[in-house]
Amino acid sequence: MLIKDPIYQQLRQALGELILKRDFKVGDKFLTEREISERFGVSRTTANKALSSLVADGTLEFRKGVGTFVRPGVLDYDLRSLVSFSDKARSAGRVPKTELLAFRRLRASEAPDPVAAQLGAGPKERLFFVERLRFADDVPVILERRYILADLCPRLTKRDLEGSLYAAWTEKHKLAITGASQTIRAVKLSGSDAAALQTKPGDAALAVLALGYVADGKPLWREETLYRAEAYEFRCELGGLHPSQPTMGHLLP
Amino acid sequence: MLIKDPIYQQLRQALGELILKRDFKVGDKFLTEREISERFGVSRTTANKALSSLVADGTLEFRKGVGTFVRPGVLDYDLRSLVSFSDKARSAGRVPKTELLAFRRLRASEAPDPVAAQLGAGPKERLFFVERLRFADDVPVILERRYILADLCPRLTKRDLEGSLYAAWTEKHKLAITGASQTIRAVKLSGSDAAALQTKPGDAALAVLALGYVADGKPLWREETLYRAEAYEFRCELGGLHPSQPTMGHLLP
DNA sequence: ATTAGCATCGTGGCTAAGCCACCGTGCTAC
DNA sequence: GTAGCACGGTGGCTTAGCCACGATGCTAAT
Repeated sequence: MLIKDPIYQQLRQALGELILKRDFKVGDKFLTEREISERFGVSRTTANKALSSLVADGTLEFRKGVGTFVRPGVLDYDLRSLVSFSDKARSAGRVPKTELLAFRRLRASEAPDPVAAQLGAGPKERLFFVERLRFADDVPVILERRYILADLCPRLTKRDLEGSLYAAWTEKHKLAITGASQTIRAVKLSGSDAAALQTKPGDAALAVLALGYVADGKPLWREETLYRAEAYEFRCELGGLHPSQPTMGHLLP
Repeated sequence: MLIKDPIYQQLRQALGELILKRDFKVGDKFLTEREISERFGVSRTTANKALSSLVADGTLEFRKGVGTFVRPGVLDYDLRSLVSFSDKARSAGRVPKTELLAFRRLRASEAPDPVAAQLGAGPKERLFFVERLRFADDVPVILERRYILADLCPRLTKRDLEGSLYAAWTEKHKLAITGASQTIRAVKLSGSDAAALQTKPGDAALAVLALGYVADGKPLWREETLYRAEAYEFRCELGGLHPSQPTMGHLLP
């Protein structure tokens, strides 16, 4: 980039990083306009402009006469529900259950082909492999297989994997999960996958390939997930002059 | 809303509507800060704040020393590619073809059950029904069935339907398409659908139920679309401190 | 006639200084 | 104990003004 960004965009970025780095947690009171103006050597107007833009995309929230606060935020919320099946199930009035099918360490070179490349891992890098089956009201709905860079969260335990991976990452390992990408396809279930999901081989299923990222766009995990066709759907909204909702999975009745 | 929005948010909304109403088209020079400040009776600072927020979500673009311009925009671009299969196919290096299987008028009461309700149509309201099969390099990839409120685009012709519906709506009928929602599921193809798509019954396919909206959130169309599993996928990005990309379909090689 | 260079003007970028409405807090007076 | 008030800090918004940038069109040199 030869062209220098305008000051308020640089400022916006700097402030955004303060939040990503968890210097300010969700719910915290953020810097005031007057503080920012002093600390960064800009005018209060510019501070306000940068803050406004963070308010606009839901990262912050203004409360007149009080201050600026860090919001749970689209980011946090959606990533949480991307990862947290249990929350989703409970809010749909279902009882979630997780069965851990496999949990082992391996080297990147031992993983299937595209895994190491997509995770940007050298052949000797350590990975976790986790395979979980997730139930809603005792019906198996999701079969998930996930490779995780072990160096980033060395203290993962079996216990973590029966609960929320998301919590283990954010709370135990202080990882700031900043993004994810999903690719959705339709597939016919193979015999073994169908058996795990208690349906027939050849039945249709949604296959989602997802990559999760921490700060700096560094990958943290890669997962391939199978969703039983009659039990799950993805929804997304486009357009309006408002930021669009990301695609989210929903449990079907 | 008892609580009055701050001025700059009201202003932002007002400006946004100018664009939605197509008072300013894509590529046009927008109002200058000084014009806005005069026309709306606000300060230039506030005008800038409102504009900045529209720049932030990609609706406008600043060019220093020149002015503010209406961008092709996430909105326009994504909705276009939601609707325009041909563009997508061509940019994937494939040759698109469209075969019109059916085109007829009917009353809302004659349509399948959820259609009228989702379109908000009374039983006597006129609808178009359009069924199209879309090819990439002479391979059938998409089977689409669409109900359209006829009152909003009475002059649709068979010719329009062999090309771009999107163009017929926006150019011929001056409709501003402002949003859409998609729901993605996996299904097994029925015999007749499989025949149309030249695959075997029971094969997996992506089924997308979509609703499209014009200004004021009024529905314009409802479509059910089947995508051949090996030929199509949907991708979406979450997170970052930037607005997330909506889910978009992609042709597979 | 063509073109290189320059002056001008309108644009957004940014600052400075200041008033206001709003909110929480803590004190005061009942 | 509590109702009420005064105060200080916050974001909301304005006014006034300078600056850098980019387009435009003129002017002067070729």
